[in-house]
Amino acid sequence: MSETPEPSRYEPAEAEPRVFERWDAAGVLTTAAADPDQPDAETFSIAIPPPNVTGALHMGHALNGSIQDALIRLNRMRGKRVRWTIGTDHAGIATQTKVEQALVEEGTSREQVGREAFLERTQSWRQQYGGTIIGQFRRLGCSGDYAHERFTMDEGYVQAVLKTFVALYEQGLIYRDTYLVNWDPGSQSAISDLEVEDREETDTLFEIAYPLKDPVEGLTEVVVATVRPETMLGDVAVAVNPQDERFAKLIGSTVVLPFVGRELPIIGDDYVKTDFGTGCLKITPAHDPNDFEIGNRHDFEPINVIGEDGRITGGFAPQFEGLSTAEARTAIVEALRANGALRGEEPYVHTVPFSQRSGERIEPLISLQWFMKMDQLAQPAIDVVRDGRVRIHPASQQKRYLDWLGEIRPWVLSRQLWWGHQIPVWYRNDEVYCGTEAPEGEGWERDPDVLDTWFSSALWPFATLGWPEQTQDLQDFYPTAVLSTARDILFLWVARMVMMGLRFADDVPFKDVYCHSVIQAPDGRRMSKSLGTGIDPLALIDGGPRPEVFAKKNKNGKLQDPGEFPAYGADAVRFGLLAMSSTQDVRFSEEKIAQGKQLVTKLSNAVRFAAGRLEGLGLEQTVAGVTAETLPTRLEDRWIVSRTEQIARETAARIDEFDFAKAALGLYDFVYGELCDWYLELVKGRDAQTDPDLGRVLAWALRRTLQIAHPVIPFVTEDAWARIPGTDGLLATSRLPEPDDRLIDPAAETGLARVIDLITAVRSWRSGANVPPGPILPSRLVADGYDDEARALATPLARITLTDDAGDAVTVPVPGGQIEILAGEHVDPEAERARREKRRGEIEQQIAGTEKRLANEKFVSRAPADVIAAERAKVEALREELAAL
RNA sequence: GGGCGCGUAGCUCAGUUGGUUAGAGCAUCCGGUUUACACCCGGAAGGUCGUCCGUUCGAGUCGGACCGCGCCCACCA
Repeated sequence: MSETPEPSRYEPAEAEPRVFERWDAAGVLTTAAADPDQPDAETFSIAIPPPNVTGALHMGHALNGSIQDALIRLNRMRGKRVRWTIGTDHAGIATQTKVEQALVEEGTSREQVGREAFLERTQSWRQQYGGTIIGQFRRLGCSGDYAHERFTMDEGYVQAVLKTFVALYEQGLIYRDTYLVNWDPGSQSAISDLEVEDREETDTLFEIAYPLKDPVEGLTEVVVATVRPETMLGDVAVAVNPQDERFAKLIGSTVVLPFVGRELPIIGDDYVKTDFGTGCLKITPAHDPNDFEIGNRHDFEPINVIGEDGRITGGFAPQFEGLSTAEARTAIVEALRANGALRGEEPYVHTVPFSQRSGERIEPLISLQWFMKMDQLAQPAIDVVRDGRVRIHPASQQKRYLDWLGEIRPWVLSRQLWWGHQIPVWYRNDEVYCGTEAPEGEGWERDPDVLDTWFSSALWPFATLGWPEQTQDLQDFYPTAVLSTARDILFLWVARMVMMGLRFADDVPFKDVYCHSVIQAPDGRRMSKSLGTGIDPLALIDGGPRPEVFAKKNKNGKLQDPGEFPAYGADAVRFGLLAMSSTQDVRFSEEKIAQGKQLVTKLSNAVRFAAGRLEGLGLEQTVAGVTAETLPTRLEDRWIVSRTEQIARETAARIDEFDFAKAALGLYDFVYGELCDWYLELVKGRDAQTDPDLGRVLAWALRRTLQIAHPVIPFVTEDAWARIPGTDGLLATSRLPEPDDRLIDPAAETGLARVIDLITAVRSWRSGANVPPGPILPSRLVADGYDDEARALATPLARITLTDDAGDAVTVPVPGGQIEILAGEHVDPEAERARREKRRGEIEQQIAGTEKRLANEKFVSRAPADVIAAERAKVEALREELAAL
């Protein structure tokens, strides 16, 4: 019998999944088919930075998802065909490490299960986490194209990788070479420069004597300084600076390497600092990047003494053979000490390379690897940014990009891993074959290594659209519009996409790169699981434990028990993340999320209010809307039309310019500060049943507001959209009207601003004079610029009634004059004397200050005329107010 | 060592091309309301804009130095 009552409060936990279902059922989450009638319709596409399939999403993904979805939704409502490619990255080392850990916990290992079984295991891991990640994007409300989900190792993608590798090989840009690489003993693989991070370490700087073969001018030895004595077995020379008076004379002489007996020439090289260490540098090309360079300059063959297992090798000193580098260091130092060759040791703080992946100390060593030559690829990537075909925001990141590309070095492509794209090269004795398929014939063996993950990521914008096939998708959606990303992968990923896009897809991969904030924990540290500073976005959306660093403070500034996050809902989380974002790093602020929740509730309530007013009205009222031809006549109606039109433009422009914080906060200000606090309050006295404009203006203003808020808070707006009587269809696919200048009404804006000022002045006076807000006070309005309509609008909210009655009164200044509130039960002019005197003092001070400025000849002669005029007008106004007091 | 950025109310942040009374949200304080909303409404208080020097009629805004903090890049053993 009874209808289900509308829930008294909007509940995101209930509404959001329901709304998402509607989008899904209506096909919003799949790229719309091309309209045959509009074959040239504009398109707008984004390729999501594919998250690693190593775990769940974090705050950065949630922020980036909110950003991209805002852009996608805005452009969808503009009538463009949008494509937001969703997908995940296989993330070579990262994923392999996780799976290996899991195997170890099960008491087995990668080696024990073998390559094939390991890959199967990793595939199922990927299925599981990939699914989780996609589910999280859906929960956040991301309107991506889930039907075309991609993975960097799916079938089509493999073809793209093979094709690009083979092409680059044939063009001579990919080559195999023996070179010094960053060896990560943890993952047992070479890694690129970008995967290395420097950490400060305290080591010991040892000084070691190398005897001269033949004494020179009484010298019998040189003393070298090193923090890595274990590498000395691979020394090929000792270098001194040719300008160094102490040692220049030794250049050309020979020293004998302890333990090994190798004769090492003393060479001169400018690289050696005369004021550091001992001034003598041992040269170990196989295990130090500097020494490698110096060795090359002087034509020395590197001598490998540390193997890929991190143990001493080479057989130069049997007593150390097979020791780990750490053991070897101890043993060598002890042996040197014993035979008196250790001349000094002191603590030494310096930066040391570590693997970002395994956390182990990098072992530089000579290794046979695949490399990619970068300079030819880099130049076009530099050019397109220089000439603006790719715009990087903010501009400071553009400088980083250009600087890095300007000094680019070869890229180590091969990884000694199993999880990834296996290198498409086969060997048979001295023969090498590179191709997309195995060569004909017997005896070929495929290179066991895989490619750096970022090689496949670099193809993402076009490989996800079907390349190397010339698909319709590729034609329609490449280049993509925007790449939104954290700036820490600007080199690792962004620059490489530009290079590969230009090389293989004949165009830039995206027109704009937006580098968003990194969200830090409230204490300024990185958000990270291991530090306990991370938050699962779902814990904010659906409620969950609040980590300790996010505990709120009580009045005394002490931390409270962290407790749980309330279920803020996806809209609130999106709003909050966008509101706190900027072009630089920001601290996470739960208050901003809470602010989003308030906006969501407020909007929902406003729509309930409007729906109540619109109940029972015909379509000519509820859907007629407002156009330039049908502008309403009343002041507050013209005002809200003008303001709504304005905020709609501003918000869209801010999203277009990637100023998401201003877009979000601007919406909040509008909804609270204009729509609800003023417009809805101003129209409460009107009856939509008899008032010809109210219904259509109210419905129009709310629909426009919901539309423009939709990119930021899609769920509540979609839900509310359906609750406005007369609504048809989904908000998500509704069409944004073109901006129309004729809806902007400056006269209405200033006229209503006066009304607001008047009401605010009276309220403020009341509060200060301890007059209760309720009673209606008879008052005289002695001011210019208030017509009958303005007066009628102001009086109910100011809770005054206008009269011409004479009598004692309290004077309150308002724009254009004053309002005189008659003495009465609540109003005692005598009690106002002190307030009046205080105000008089303030005004006099201001007049004095301004007049002093105007008396300053330099000011009057040099300041622009309008500034001076404004000053004069100010004095005038202040004098008027003073006279009225 | 080089580069970039930050320091504004108790907290998190806005502050256009310099224009004279520096804003918002949250928190605080005061006062209300129960047919849109207590996840509410109205009002108030709160800042020597990190420090110093300079440019200017005028500096939160421009320049310099310094202090504090963060990030990125870098091959001093």
